[in-house]
Amino acid sequence: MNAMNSVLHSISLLNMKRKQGKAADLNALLIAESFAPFKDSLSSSSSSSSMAKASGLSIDLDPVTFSLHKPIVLNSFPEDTTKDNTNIVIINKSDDQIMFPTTPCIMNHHVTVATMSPPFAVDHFPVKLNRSLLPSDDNKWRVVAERDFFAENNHRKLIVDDADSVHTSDADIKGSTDRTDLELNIDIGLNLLTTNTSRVPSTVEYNGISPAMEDKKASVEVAALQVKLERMKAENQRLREMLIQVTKNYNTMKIHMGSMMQHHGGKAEKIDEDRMIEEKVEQRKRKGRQIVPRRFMDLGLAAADSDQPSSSSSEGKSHHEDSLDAVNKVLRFNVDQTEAIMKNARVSVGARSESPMITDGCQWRKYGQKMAKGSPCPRAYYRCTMATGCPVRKQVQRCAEDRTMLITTYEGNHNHFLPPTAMEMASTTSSAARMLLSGSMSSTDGLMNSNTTTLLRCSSSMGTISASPPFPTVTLDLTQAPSPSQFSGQVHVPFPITPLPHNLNSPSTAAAALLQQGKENSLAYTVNAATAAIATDTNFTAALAAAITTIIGSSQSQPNN
DNA sequence: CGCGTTTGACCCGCGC
DNA sequence: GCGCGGGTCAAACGCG
Repeated sequence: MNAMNSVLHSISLLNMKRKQGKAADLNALLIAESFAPFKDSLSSSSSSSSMAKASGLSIDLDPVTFSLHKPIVLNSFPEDTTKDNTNIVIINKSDDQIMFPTTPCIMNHHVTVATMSPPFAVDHFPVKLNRSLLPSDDNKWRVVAERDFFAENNHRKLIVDDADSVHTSDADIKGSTDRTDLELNIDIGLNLLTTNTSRVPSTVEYNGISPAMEDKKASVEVAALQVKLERMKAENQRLREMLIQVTKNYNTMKIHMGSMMQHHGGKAEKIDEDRMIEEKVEQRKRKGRQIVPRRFMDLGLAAADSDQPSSSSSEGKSHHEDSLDAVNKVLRFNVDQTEAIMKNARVSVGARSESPMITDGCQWRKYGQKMAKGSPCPRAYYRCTMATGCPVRKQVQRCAEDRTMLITTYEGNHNHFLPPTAMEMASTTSSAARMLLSGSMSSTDGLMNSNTTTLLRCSSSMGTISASPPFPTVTLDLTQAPSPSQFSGQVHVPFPITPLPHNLNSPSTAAAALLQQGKENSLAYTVNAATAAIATDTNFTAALAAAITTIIGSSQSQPNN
């Protein structure tokens, strides 16, 4: 009966939302989809669909596309986008554009939503674009990203959103029920919106409000308040974690800065140090590359693993000074290495395309072509001609195993301003590089204690290319980096999810182009949206988090590593 | 005629 | 030192 009431109220709510324009449509979509489990029991099951259509949406009550087990609970704050960055990501299948409505999405169990701020902001949990769930034979608006808000700890398990009416603090949270209790106490099927302008007859209106109903209403309000408290608690927790991270970064930077001030005073000194580092690198190479990969190594481990015996540097110094020296040495080494790596990092972009070259916004001149060993497909060499002396080159080769896969490998940094379209590509690839590097920095024992075995799924030059990924990826190939280690890595970075350009003849971002080229392949949309967002985000911390996720996933798939 | 592409020669690093 | 393979150069070529 609760479920039935909820449906009826949802219908009335839908009527209300219908008059609120497009923003409300998105909620209406969710409402309408929530009807599906009950449509068999509803005498007017088609009414919900027709109503939705009347509001500008075509809604197919396909039970496959969602897994809503309880009646959805909605709020009525469609215009307020500031409370929560949760937004619905939908695809209009007629033109495959991914949209980022700004309407907050009020979610319940397993409602399909994505939580991405427009256009590419990083949220704090992974979102999986699950286009595979979509029926392929219709042409309707669909919610394509799914997240189970009840599957994670401490993150937005909230349903009711009317935080404006509640002012509380952490102190208020004390004594409130814990999360589990809270979830159990909330009756999702209750009519939380009975105060709204529902004109649909309900059992309440027929029978009048009984004391029992008043109690129920009160308990609902209590539950709502508790939910709000819980939400604020989660937000506090999140902010606390951010603060910790920022503090950590600040301390690291402080040490780094001190190291720079101390050791990078003069240019000549810098050159000498570079030479020393290069010699060190060569020495390690000559040792047969048996040194454990230590790029961005953990400070403690690094100090312990210093090539030079501690006695040689610590004579006459206190233990503290010695430690500082070691730390500074390691940091300096890492910084130089990082610069060298970033200069030498090569980024491979794979895309399915019939055209001989992907459009990435830059101008290229072909200067050579060779048959690569082991591949029937020739490799073409291009040079950036947007500015004289631009060192950026790229290689284009078709994948031997999948001729539709076009692999483009970029190398070098542009010495000129890039058009906005090319800029996005550049930021994507550089973000990818940072992701990998930061991942190696942040990962600890799993990476640091491994031996010469490569730590991630490695790419050896073009070897990765033949892997023929099913969707556009960015592959970092750091094997060219002058590193003492064998470290190399691969990070799959789906491109920024942007509305695709309508004019395909105009220069477009590689991301958009690749997505466009990947249109035929629905898998192109089954990218990890969180990673995609991070790929376009300059926030180092966020990128770091994603890299860790990537590496953890990779490590788990390779237990030996 | 200018510009971009093609293609064989050349250079360089690496392994044996 | 030699061979191999990747990368680059530059003259020849083709197209608009």
